[in-house]
Amino acid sequence: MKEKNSISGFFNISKFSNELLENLNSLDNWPKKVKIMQANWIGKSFGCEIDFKINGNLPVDTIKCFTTRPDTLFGFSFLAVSVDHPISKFYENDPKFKKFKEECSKTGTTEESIAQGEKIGFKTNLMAVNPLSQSEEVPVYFANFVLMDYGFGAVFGCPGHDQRDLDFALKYNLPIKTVVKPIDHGNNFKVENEAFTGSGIIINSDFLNGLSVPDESIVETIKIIEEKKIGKKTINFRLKDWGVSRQRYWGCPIPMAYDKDGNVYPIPRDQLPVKLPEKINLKSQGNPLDQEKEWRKININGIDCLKETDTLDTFVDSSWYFLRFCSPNNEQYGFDYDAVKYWMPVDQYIGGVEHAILHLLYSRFFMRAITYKNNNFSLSEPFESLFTQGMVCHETYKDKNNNWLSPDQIDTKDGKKFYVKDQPNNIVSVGPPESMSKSKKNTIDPAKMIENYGADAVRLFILSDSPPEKDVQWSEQGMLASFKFIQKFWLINNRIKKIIEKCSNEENQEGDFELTKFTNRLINKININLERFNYNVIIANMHETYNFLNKILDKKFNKKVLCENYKNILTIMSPVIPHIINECSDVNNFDNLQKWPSVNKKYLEEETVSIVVQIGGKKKGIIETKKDTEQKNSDGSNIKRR
RNA sequence: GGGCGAAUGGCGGAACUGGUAGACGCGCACGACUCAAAAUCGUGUUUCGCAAGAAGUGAGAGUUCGAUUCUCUCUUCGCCCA
Repeated sequence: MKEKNSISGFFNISKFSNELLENLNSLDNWPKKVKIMQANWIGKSFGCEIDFKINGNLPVDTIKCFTTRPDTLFGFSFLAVSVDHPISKFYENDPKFKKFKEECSKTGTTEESIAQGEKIGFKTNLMAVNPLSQSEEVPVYFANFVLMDYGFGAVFGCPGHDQRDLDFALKYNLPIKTVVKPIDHGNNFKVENEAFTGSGIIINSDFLNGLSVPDESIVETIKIIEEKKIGKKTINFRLKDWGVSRQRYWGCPIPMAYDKDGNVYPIPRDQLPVKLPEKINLKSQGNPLDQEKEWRKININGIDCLKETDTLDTFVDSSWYFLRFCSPNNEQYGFDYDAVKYWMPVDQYIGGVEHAILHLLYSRFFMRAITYKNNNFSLSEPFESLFTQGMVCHETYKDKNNNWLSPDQIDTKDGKKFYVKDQPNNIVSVGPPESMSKSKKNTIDPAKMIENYGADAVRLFILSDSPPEKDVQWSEQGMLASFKFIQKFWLINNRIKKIIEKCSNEENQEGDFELTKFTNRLINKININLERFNYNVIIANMHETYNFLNKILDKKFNKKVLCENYKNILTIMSPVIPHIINECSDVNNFDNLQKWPSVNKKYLEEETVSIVVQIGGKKKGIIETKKDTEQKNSDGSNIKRR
């Protein structure tokens, strides 16, 4: 595939680079991981730009480079520029350069491919002068690892202290000068096959010698460079402007038009919105909108124009949909300021980690862009808290001919070996769990599951096995276990119903204290786990509850105590399995379960304490004693070996 | 190549700021019920050992009275890189 040049639209996100970076600090309830990914993406780097004097037979006086390591300037042994650098125009007609440029385009432009791909160069007849020593001249190369859209599309090469530069120097036999040594090495330290990028001391660098790297050296060198007027301190960002044009039909239209001379006009407010044609030939080559000759025509203030056929990146819409959600019925505007003021920011945003960078960064940018242009709108961060959840995964199956099989196409006798249904000789190979996809046929239809097991059981299972930020593996056995839990709970509810009917009103029955204590502790645990998103632990708490009830129900209870506690138990389980809980509540004639129960802290305290006896850090026994036992009474006589 | 993270039984996973590792579920084993099976219920289930006991949270070191938790080195795996 070749890159095509076309006029395209950009959003000026880089204007907010620093703000988007700095404000990450204020997002206390975002996962650290996501904040680091965004910070890396924005990629702020501190350094300087330097003008290198150029000698040679071309009308080029200087080439400007950006560097974060000016302190290694004495290790300078070549200058590398992008094939798209302005000086490339002098080589346009050189067939060898053309061939080289083609070669470069094969490498790709992702950081990964640049880092891992082979470094190749094209030597020019230009020489660059080392601005600090003034005496040295080094060759200028075009190189595939320099990109035009980072810095100025030119870097100075210091093989001793940058691995990429070293790979390049070794390939083209360029000198390797060591200008930084580790602190615990002598001045004869020499870089050979591995660039030294750690901290240390500057050597072999004339007036820079002895500076400590990186704390002093970079700042000091920049100072000198500024004094000598050969460059200046610069902050560079990796974040580029956001190219929003797409040659597709299904994006949001770009409200621009062109006259016959190619002048651009924004489509006036009273002719908005631009609506896409509803019937369209999707089989046409390229952008289907290009074929819609009639649709394209528009007259702007008496001038015949053609509408833009590129559409916006779909991330544009997803960057502000939550504003629309605040006033979904407003027919005049996209969103209503007062409604936004009331509802925003989003208290808790939940999404896959795959949106960690683009969607979330673009949304943050949108809020700033709107705020920047509107005095009555001020919202910098759209999402107060962020949680990134995992995906539902399933094993994959292939028959002996390597065809993907869906889970209901296979069968087993022993639960270990699988074969194609009704073909016992066609053995199935089982692949690792992967996120569900139609092409691999490892999908489970949720509608079918809900039909089989009920919505409560399906929800219970999805929450039960893994913490929500991790992928959960779909398993039929796990699904069945959740289903059985619902059944068991219904049975125990009916048992409790009968007990309640027969309960006495006498106070202080034998089970009262234990039940009340358990319930209060349960509420406390579930409160904590809800806050921490430990939903799988909440399911475990629910199983514990069942096991507890199953054991304690032989005891006698005061009617009021049993009803109150059981109602509280039902209430805190209702978010996970609302339908069955509602039934349970109804048959017991409990009124609504909407009020979340509070915890009586009195029941959280232990009446006995366990003192672990350790010898050399190893547990040897436990002393259990009443909480307020005096030291002298605790003579170890009640020690319990484990 | 770079950045980030993870590693706990047969499996998924618990363990708040360093203080009884393995909660809960799955699986497995045994038992009850049954002519039998399924379902259900009960008991057990980190490893070695009959037991007493010992070892044990990827490997190796360190800090500590005490480390799954903190520090360093290493191994393996996962995610992300317009």
